[in-house]
Amino acid sequence: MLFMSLSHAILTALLDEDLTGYALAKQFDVSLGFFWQASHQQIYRELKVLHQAGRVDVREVLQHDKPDKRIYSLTPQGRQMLESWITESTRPRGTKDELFIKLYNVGSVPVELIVKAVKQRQAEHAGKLELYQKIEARNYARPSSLSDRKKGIYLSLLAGIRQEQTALSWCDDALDLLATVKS
Amino acid sequence: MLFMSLSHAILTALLDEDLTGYALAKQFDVSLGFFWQASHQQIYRELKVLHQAGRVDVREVLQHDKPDKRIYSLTPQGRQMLESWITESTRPRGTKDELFIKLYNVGSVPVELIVKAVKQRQAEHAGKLELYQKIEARNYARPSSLSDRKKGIYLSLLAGIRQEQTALSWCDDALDLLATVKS
DNA sequence: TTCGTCATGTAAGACGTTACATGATTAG
DNA sequence: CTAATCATGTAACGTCTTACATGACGAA
Repeated sequence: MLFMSLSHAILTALLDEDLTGYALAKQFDVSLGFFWQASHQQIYRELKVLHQAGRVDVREVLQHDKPDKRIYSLTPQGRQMLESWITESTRPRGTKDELFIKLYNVGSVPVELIVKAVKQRQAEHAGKLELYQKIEARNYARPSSLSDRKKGIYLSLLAGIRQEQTALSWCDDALDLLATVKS
Repeated sequence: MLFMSLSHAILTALLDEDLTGYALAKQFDVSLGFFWQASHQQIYRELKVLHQAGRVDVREVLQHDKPDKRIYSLTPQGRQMLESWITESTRPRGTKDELFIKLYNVGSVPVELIVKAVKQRQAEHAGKLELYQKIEARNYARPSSLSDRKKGIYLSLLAGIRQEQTALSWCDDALDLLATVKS
């Protein structure tokens, strides 16, 4: 039984509050999920395994109006597992980005197609940047006066913001250079 | 049978020259592989499928001193497939980065562990940046006078360089802020 | 009445990683 | 003698994605 990043992401999300699989999936769509996405199927499966391994506890809550819930919480072993995972070195996981494959096709396919792909990407980056900056303004206006816990989360957000800004300015330059391509 | 990014990365690599599976795997370790890694096993499997689907041709070359080769080349259908893939919109594939999960643990585990992880990352980014800049200096000194084909490749490299620079400066800021964390 | 939210799951298939396996040649 | 390079693959396992499935409530 091998625990990979997803397990640790789940345990991390449980540091703050006890959550159902469903609520975890929601969390992954926003906060933590900006940097590690997971579908509800993955999460349910992983929770089952983590439970069998004693890394999380469950308490079942029966509801009459809605489906019953299974609320998960960290066990001491779960905490321990997180800490030792953090100690392990993170091996670099390479970038995988289709856009760059497309760029390698400049000169072999009509440039407009590639320009279109870059523009699409530009719009995505702009959207994400806007979202991140909204969150920053709302919750992280004064970084130095944040709680320790929030400082870590803020740093992730900051990385996201910088990445999007860099990507956006790259898009501008890319479109400029692609404009000089004939085909 | 579904063709995903890897197939298209392979076809793209075959635009320039006909290659063996082995040579493709080597290519993926450098150039294109900065943005899309693949192991030789994946490549061999994918080549088999692409061949069955008529997207690549093979010619077998018997060698006496070394093992025999199977040299793959693009077919017109392969080219067609590439072009229509480029036309399709690229759906955003989310970032997945363990480091950010680790950052979410600030406040719950000793900071030193996280500082260590950031420093490790810093070193990796520095290494990649150096490599990319070496390649830039050697092959892409004057971007505007490049061939169309090379302009696309250069833009990928440029994106890599900018990403690494951004990441490096983020590491500096992260280490500064983490220094203000008590636990 | 149709769509979205809450809440859980199964199953199939695609994709990725690690290990194993072969076998000759060349460089240290 | 050992390791690396050339060159191909299989097998086992792990992870991720997509589709399917159920069922009640509330809002438009």
